[in-house]
Amino acid sequence: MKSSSTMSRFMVKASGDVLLKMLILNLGFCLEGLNRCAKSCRLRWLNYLRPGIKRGDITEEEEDLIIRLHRLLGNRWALIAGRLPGRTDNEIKNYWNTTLAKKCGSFSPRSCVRKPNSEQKMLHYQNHGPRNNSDRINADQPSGAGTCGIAIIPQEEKHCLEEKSIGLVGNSCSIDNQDLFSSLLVRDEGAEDHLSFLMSIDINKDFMTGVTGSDSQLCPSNRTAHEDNNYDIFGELHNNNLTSSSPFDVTSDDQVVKVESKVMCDQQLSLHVELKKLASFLDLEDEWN
DNA sequence: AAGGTGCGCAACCGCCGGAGG
DNA sequence: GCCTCCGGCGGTTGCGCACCT
Repeated sequence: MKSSSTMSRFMVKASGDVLLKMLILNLGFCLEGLNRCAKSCRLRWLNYLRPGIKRGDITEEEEDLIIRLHRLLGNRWALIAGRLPGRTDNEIKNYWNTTLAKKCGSFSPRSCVRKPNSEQKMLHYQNHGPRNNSDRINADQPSGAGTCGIAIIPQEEKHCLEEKSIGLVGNSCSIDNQDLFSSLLVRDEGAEDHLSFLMSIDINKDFMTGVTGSDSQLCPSNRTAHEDNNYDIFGELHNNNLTSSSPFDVTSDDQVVKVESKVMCDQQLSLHVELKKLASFLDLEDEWN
């Protein structure tokens, strides 16, 4: 509101219906009387006036979802907002910065001494570098985790996610199923919900591996449009195959045969349970879509 | 009551990518 | 291929309110 007069502030706070009519009539034309450009009006509409927007009172469920999605996606607020009907990216972003960042122990902008504009920007650039193609991610496309400071996703995982999600052909991570077992067995046993489990694993390593003879299935460039519908934001295949079976179903039988001891069988059973949890999560993603 | 402080939230800023000429 | 315009996005700002002293 640096440049806005009291009058313009009042006018913009006028009823949504009035502004909506004005917007329709003007078709994005600059609203002279408001001292607002079309872009500002659009923003006002999207974040505040649009019908169906829920205001305030973020429920515990929503909060939980935000936290989980943030762990998955980083600061990709638009994408997170897309999973929360009636919530705007701005609202979620604000809610995170003011409330959840504290709860989750993440960086909070207000916890820092504010610097003058230029100084702050320099600091931001020092920390995150200039924006470029790699960190500017279109939410419409499958892409990697956010790259700003708040993202909790481990660097390695983030790297893998980015590589995979931006459509690189091939799989740069290659471990066999033994590694898959290992990585799952060393996970935090205290993790109670499947999302925690989901966070604790390296998606790329754990699910892009052991897929013998089906690499093309995981290669986005070879997908058809129809096939794309079965891929989530990570480019992960999550159609009925996953809900009905564990990833071991897509591994070769030879590798399954390697699991000889009872201990390993138990581990596999445990893994199966966890993967079912994951599958249920991915089913949820389908519902969102 | 008055001043100070912290915080929530709407708005602004600047960048990027896509569309169209 | 280049340019311009515009929508979309994430980061940041600052007003205004509530609370505290």
